[in-house]
Amino acid sequence: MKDRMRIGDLSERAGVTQRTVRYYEKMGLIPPGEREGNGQHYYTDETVARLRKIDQLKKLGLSLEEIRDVIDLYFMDPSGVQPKQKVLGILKQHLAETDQKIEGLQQFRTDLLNHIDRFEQWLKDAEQH
Amino acid sequence: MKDRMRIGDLSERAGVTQRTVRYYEKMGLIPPGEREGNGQHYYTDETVARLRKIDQLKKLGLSLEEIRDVIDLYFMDPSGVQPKQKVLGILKQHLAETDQKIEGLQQFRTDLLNHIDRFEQWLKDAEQH
DNA sequence: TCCAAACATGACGTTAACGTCGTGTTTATA
DNA sequence: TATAAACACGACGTTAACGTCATGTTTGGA
Repeated sequence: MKDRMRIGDLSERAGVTQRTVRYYEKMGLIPPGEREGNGQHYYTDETVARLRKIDQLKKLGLSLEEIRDVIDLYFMDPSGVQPKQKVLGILKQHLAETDQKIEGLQQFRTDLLNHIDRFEQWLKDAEQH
Repeated sequence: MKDRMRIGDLSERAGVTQRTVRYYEKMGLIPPGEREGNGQHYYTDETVARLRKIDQLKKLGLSLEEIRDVIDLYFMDPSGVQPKQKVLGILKQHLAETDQKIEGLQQFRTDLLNHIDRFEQWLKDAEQH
């Protein structure tokens, strides 16, 4: 529950490298946090959450550019957003895409099971002399 | 139903570029098909099917290297394979990975639904004056 | 206060999956 | 048979998403 950590702490908690943090910062995926004149950057728990969210989205196959376009939706309360309907639209579109991907994977899974069955069947047949 | 096409025909049917065909050929994803001394490569309908399968697998997030390790499984009958147990192992490992991905996606889906709910709730509350 | 550990920044390197170009050969059609 | 279209092959280019130095500054504990 720290609310003022530096990059080492942050990257360790989020499970990414410092290089990645700096890269995302430059790419606009996480907000910058500099302090006065010393040059060091300070981050909060929300940054950890953002990094984890980014990781999730990456695993879904989104590029960093795509993520940058939607990441903010996950970190603002609805009362602060002006074009709420638009945001809702994007979220629903993401839901549809996710369902598509799940369906594709399940189809793939079925294919895999069929192949496994075929192999096991062959092994069993060959086994009984 | 051609069984002897050249690269132009092949790439058009499979919906990939000629460069991609040559790249996959060099990477061992599709079998080479040269003819005598003329230098030109000839392909069959199966190559079209392979290219389409590769595209499917790519959309699931598999790398070309991962695909190369499994693509043959879709295009040979089990009776022709020597190390059947090994192949079975690979298939089962892919099954496990697929299950992992599906689980991740479903978690993400749940998150999405929660966010959507929050937005819709807010809109409904704001609506009644 | 001193000094090792942590941080900042710039620059060059790396991998995957192709794109693009140049040049030379093969095929197919008028 | 001539010649444009298709093909082969090598080589260099490109983008994303970082990794890996190198070098200089800041922090925090003995």
